[in-house]
Amino acid sequence: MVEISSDVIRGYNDTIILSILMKEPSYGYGISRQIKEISDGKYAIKETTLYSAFTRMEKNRYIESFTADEDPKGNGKKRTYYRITDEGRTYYGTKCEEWDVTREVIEKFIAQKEGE
Amino acid sequence: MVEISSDVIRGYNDTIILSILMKEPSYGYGISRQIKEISDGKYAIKETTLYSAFTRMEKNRYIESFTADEDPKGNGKKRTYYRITDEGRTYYGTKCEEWDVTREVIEKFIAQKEGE
DNA sequence: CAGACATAGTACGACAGACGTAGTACGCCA
DNA sequence: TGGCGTACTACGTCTGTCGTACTATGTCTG
Repeated sequence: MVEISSDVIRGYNDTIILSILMKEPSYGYGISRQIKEISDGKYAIKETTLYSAFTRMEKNRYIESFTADEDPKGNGKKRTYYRITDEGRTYYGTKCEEWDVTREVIEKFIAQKEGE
Repeated sequence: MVEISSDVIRGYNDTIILSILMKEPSYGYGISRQIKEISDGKYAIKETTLYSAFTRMEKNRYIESFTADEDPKGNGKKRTYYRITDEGRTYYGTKCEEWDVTREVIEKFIAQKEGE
């Protein structure tokens, strides 16, 4: 099975993270698992990549962090959650449009297999 | 019109260059123009990016350089041409397969517009 | 009871590819 | 004469990714 080198995805990690946060706020480890799940195990974001994306995107105001209980029943332990902002939504929309163009352009160069 | 930031394409610049060399040997400036043309002006590779890709890919033995006349009629001026190697062809094939998976994975995250 | 594994991160430094800027050199055209 | 197209080269910077390592807690298992 072809495994994706994450360098390929460079430039789209932020968008992937935001796509998850579009549904509902989440946190580091959770997002990491969701990415693995949604991609059928084909893509596993590195922890360092993920957390540095959080820092960057919070600085850019695409996301906001807040703390909440790990366990709703409350064992006292907290987690850092992230929530997408309006600016984040706008950015996400732009990147989705950009993706369409990018895909088209790359496919003009790259050999495509028919009927699959 | 959406313009592609080349960072998005990072990881596929080499493949795009190779796709052009699959057809016939070419040289820096020529490849640059072909990329602009094939992409309908949507992607313009930076000179520095292009030439550093040549260096890297020659080191990796994906391409070979040779010099030839700029003008077949011969004004004496030479250009550096590049030709894809067998290793380059193999690499290109691998990247094309990888692209299929990459595209699928990214599109599992990114909102897709229907019927366009 | 020890060790592995899952959860949930933080810190630090290295690397590679892309990019900005600049410079060379030649020919052509206005 | 100066700008533009052609055809590069050199050098340094930036950014996102990644490797490595460390902390801390809880659960499961042999």
